[in-house]
Amino acid sequence: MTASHLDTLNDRQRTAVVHGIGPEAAGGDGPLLIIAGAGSGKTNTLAHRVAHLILNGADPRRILLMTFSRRAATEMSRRVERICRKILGNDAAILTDALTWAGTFHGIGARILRDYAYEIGLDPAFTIHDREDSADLMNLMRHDLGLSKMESRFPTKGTCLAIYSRAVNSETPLTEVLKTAYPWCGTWEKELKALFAAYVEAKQAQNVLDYDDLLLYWAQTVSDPELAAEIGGRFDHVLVDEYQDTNRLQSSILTAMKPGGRGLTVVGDDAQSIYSFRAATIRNILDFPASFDPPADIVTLDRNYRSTQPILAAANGVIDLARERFTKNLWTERQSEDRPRLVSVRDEAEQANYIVEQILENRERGLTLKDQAVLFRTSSHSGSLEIELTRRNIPFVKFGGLKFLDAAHVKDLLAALRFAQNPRDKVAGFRLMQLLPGVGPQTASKILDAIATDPHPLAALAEIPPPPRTGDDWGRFVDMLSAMGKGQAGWPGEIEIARLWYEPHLDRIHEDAETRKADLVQLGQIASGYGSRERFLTELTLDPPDATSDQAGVPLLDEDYLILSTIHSAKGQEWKSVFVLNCVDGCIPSDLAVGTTAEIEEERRLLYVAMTRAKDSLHLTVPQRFFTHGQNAQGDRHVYAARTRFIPATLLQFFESAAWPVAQPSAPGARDARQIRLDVGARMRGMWS
DNA sequence: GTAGGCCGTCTTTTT
DNA sequence: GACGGCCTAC
Repeated sequence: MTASHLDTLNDRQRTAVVHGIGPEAAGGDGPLLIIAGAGSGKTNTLAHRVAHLILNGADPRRILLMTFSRRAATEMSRRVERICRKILGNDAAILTDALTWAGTFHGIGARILRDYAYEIGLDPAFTIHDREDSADLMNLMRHDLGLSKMESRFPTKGTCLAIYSRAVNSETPLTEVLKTAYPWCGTWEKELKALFAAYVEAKQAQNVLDYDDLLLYWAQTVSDPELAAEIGGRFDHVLVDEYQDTNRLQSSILTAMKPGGRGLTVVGDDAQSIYSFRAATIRNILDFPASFDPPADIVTLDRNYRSTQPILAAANGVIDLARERFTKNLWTERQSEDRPRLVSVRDEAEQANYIVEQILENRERGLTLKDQAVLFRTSSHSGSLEIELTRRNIPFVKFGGLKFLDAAHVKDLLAALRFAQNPRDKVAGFRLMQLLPGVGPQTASKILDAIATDPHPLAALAEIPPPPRTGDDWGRFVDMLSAMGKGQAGWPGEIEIARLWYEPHLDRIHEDAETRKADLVQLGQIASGYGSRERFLTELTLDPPDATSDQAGVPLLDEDYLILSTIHSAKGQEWKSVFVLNCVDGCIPSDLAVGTTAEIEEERRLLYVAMTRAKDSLHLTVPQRFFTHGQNAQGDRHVYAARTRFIPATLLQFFESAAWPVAQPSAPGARDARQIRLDVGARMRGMWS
């Protein structure tokens, strides 16, 4: 007898779902690798497997489910509950609510480290630095060591952090990293080593962890056999999604926790590996089966349920040209007459017009805006489109690129919270103090050094004589911190204290203080959704809100809006109609990523990922020319672009080629303001600006 | 030591 | 088109 929740699955999917579970179990409960092509029902299969585990008596509190993003984890939990509900009815919620260990590697790492902090000599009150904070700390160390004043230029803070991060995540010695990934920094090896040593020491002295530390400390913890047995023993089943985008460090954690591979399931698709810049390596997925004895079982899902046959044919065509392939082509039974369209447009402005028209046309035909998405390689590529959408009153939400949290005023306010939480956090303190008039880098640095060694840094701060020229501002600053330190206001009352303190400074520093204030009110609302300051800061760092603040508030659930997303952020998603912007050389592949064959191959997979997001309709647009940056708004310097090298002439058969706008006789009176070719007035004004 | 202005550099994707 | 570094005036 087959359980009814398995009815909707195909044979392969069912094999993957029941592997090692319950009475039908075949092959024991050894490790399992599921190779799941785009649109092959991967999420569904994984969700069914988790549900099947629970329905067969597995304890949901002892299931560890790791996904690539928080969003994916939430989605997975929801699906598991839906499946269980079909069998158990409303009782299912009790079980699935207990599925608490679902999250990203980093999020799970943070939790485990807080749990085991005392065992590994870590203060559990640690705060977490995001990328920017880490770079800032790296910069402080860079200055301390005098590396910013070298005769020839030393790598920037961002590059230093990237090198450090790659060495950590790929478990590769610095020499090797420099040779393979950063050859132009090779001469600085000695200095970089010293810098990284100082960086690590600073983090420890300040009780902060960066993203990499969440994995690194975890890996170090489970490298101790006793702790590994204890932590690994907390979970009967460990399931990992998007395994092609994990790095060496992450695979080390897995194998340390589950050395024999019992209860371990990983899912992935090497054709969709697009995170090698984060040290992800497809070797993880390729070497997975053989790293266990007996080796892991492999189930391959190659039937695509998402896209029509013509879309899949074109996507297969693109990926067929890849240097190395490990998985087979996908197949589908979804027939259609419509080939994907390859549309030539004059420039980015026309591209925006084309897409908006198509989207509105689609909507007339019954598609909602949410059924449609516009994808692009780089966040900035959607600029013209965003302007056009705003002009035509089409609501949209953008994923990827600049985050709400990157805005200076948001970071200022968060720095206040972080400093109150952890007064040894120098990056937060440094930023915060310099908001006071009369306080610059030197003063801030001295004060932070003075209080750092005190067991009660905030109390020590109150005792320090106010720096000259700070006036009343110093007293208000100290009062704000001590009010938060006492914790009487509770949460989210504390963020109000910080906000009231900050607003006068905001008025003084920024011209557009009013719009920024609105952002801070929104931040307050987000904050009220968390139980405590510590949770808020941790969660916010690990799962920053996606959308930027220029859209008016968070869209209502029933409101319709268009999705704009970087291809990276579109991973795992699907839409009925998909538009891919800027399918030209220089954009895809990005001209910053054509250094090595491996980089180009990854860009090819990126296009493949973008194309396979589409269910029914796919449009690739190819602007003929681009206006170059680095000139004033009136400039007309431009370059001509060529169609992306990933769609050579041999692949054109898979597409319907078109040009837009279709040439038509000019109708008198049909012009509108948008068709102004040359804004003479603006040029005249530009002469004097 | 801080604040403001000027110039050169780098410009991606994310937990 | 922003940001870091450098210079100069307070």
